[in-house]
Amino acid sequence: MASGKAKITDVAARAGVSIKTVSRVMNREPNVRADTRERVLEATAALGYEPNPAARGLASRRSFSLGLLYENPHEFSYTQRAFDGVFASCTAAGYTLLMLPCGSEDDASSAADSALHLAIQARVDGVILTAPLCDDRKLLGALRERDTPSARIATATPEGLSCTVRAGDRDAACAITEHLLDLGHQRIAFVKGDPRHGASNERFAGFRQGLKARGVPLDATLVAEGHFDFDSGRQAAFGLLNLPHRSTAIFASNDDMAAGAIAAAHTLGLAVPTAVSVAGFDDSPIASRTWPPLTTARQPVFEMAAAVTDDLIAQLRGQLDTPRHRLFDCPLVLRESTAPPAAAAKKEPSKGERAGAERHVKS
Amino acid sequence: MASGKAKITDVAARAGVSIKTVSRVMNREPNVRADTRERVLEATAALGYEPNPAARGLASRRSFSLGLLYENPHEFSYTQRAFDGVFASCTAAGYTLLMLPCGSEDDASSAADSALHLAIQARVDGVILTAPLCDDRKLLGALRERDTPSARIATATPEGLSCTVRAGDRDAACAITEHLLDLGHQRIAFVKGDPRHGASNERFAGFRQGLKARGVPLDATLVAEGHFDFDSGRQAAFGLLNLPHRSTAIFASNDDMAAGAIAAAHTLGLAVPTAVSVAGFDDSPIASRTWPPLTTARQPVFEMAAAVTDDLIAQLRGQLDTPRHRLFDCPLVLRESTAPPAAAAKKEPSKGERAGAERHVKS
DNA sequence: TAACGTGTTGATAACGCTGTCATTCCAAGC
DNA sequence: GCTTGGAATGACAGCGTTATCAACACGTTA
Repeated sequence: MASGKAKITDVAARAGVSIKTVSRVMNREPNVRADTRERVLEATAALGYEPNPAARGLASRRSFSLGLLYENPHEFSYTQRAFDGVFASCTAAGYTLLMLPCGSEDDASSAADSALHLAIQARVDGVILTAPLCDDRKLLGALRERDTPSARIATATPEGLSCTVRAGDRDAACAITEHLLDLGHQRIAFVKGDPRHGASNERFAGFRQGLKARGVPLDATLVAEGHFDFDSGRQAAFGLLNLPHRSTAIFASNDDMAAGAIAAAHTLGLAVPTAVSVAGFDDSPIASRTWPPLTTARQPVFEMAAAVTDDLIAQLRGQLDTPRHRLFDCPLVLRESTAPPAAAAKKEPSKGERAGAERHVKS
Repeated sequence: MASGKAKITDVAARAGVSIKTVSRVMNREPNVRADTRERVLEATAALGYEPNPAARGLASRRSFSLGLLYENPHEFSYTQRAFDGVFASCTAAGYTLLMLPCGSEDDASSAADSALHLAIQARVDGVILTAPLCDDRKLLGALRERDTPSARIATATPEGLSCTVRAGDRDAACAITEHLLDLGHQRIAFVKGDPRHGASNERFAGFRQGLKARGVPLDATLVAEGHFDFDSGRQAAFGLLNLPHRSTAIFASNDDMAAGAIAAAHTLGLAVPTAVSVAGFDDSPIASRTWPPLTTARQPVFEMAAAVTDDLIAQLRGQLDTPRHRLFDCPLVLRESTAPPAAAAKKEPSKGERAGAERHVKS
């Protein structure tokens, strides 16, 4: 219970062993007799011993810490959720986590540079990259050159020597599209995401796939550009909703943009979902905070981040021969922002009825 | 441009000086001739030298890193904003930042314990505490016992030997209250925040102060308990809006709860701000994403966090004799969620709408 | 009995830097 | 010229751990 001033020699003296044996116990190495281990553990507890990470790092040439690289997130809270997952795995494995934000969208090229510099300076054992950094060829090349192991979250290229994890964006986007079609929507607008993110292409591909499966032609005038942020979603929706022959539904490829679309609809006096249905993607916190709450697809960011971090640590420990590439499903979450188009369903449900009839797929 | 394998001896050899001189240059110590410094810098650049933080830490008995302690945030994104500010200051000063999340609300006592353990284990030079940890007497005592310098964000007790920063919660809450009164609202409901946060009391005090300044009596039935999260705000608002003689405005003491109040109003078929005005506090990202966007008070979290981190680093460097206690103003941000009360025609929601609402309230 | 292997333990040299203190340099003052 | 003192520099001993390899204990086999 003493304060953390004890060092390994103190523990060794108290336990009547050499410092090397203490080191063995602290590092869970094999070949230590059970009673010896016991005595050492008793001594560490009694002295409140905590190994000095700097000394460990210097002697072992490892830092026992990982870096989480990310750009200033467009999407509200995505990074926070990813962080939670990464942190959980790090803690469980005895690693510390360094946050390494990189320059924002202003200067994409230097983002990778600054990230790299931070990672090198901190001498992390490995880095975890989020989109869109995870597909930056220059950054990946530099990391490989320095033999810095990496893991990639939400990559467009699930291959190579780093472990990766991604969501089934295409299938889920297809499912959302089919949901809207099933409700009776014939004209569905789509708001694309930041083209630097691999997920953007996938989600758009899923949208097209959904239309195709139902034999509905893609109307290019109903496809708008966005950047995964609220404001671009709002702007895109304004454009779409002001179209002479506008769509009865908008599928924005993430929740933040969908929230922007809802705001745009409100501004134009169009009720959601009565006049226009809106669907998002991710099931981020904002999805349940808009009015009405968003129909979306749940991307299990925490689980994805935790899983890929586990993989990276396993790789660092040499417990993984070949890199692992994981794929997570994104289940549909039906909320109140989608409904049959007004024309098709002559009778509009009242707000009270809708609220009572809330369907929650979400766990 | 060589990869980061060079060590100080290589640099010293190339520059034709001793390793000590290289060390002096790297640490910006005085008493190095300009041309010597120049030669050393040339050598470090040529070799791509990066000092090894583990060796530095071991030799100097410092870690050059700070820990940011926080609980899983009730309020959406507050931590992210605080992190951005802390990180900016750390980077500028050459410190790295360790994130130290602590157990969530489930287990408040162990949160402090786990945080402390992480901080000790990582041997950080200092820690930054966010609310409500920053007022945990046990945690503060333990930190003092271990001589771990700390800085506190949004504390209720701006005193002691650690640097602190807080917002002018009371004044800003008073200003919001006066704004609502000025609009003509006579009956204003208030949703309190998590009582463990010092800001909760302050904001409530500001509310009372505003009423008192205008000679409006406080109606205790219009004060509801909340916990700074969306759902508690929604629940509280349902209760308040179902009151027989309900208020024409709701002042929720943060934005996330205000967003919940807006959702509740929508569910009950009450238009915001026509039927009921809603105000929040913080100007967090969600404040501009609700419909209508929220009238609120802007808490400059980034600036606060950066400032207190600067102070902590100054303290660590011995550049600060006495701890600094800063206070930041929270300017009023007027958006569309507040308006004069609908004079005479106060439309009651229909029975059907209420029925739907009640089902919704459950959960 | 001696030689051998296996499991366990310890002595000691790194690891790459900073702190301490001694030494050298050089301009200013006599 | 000689002294003086502060600025500039270097030699060297740690910092607290891990890695390497030697040593030892003990049961097994030749």
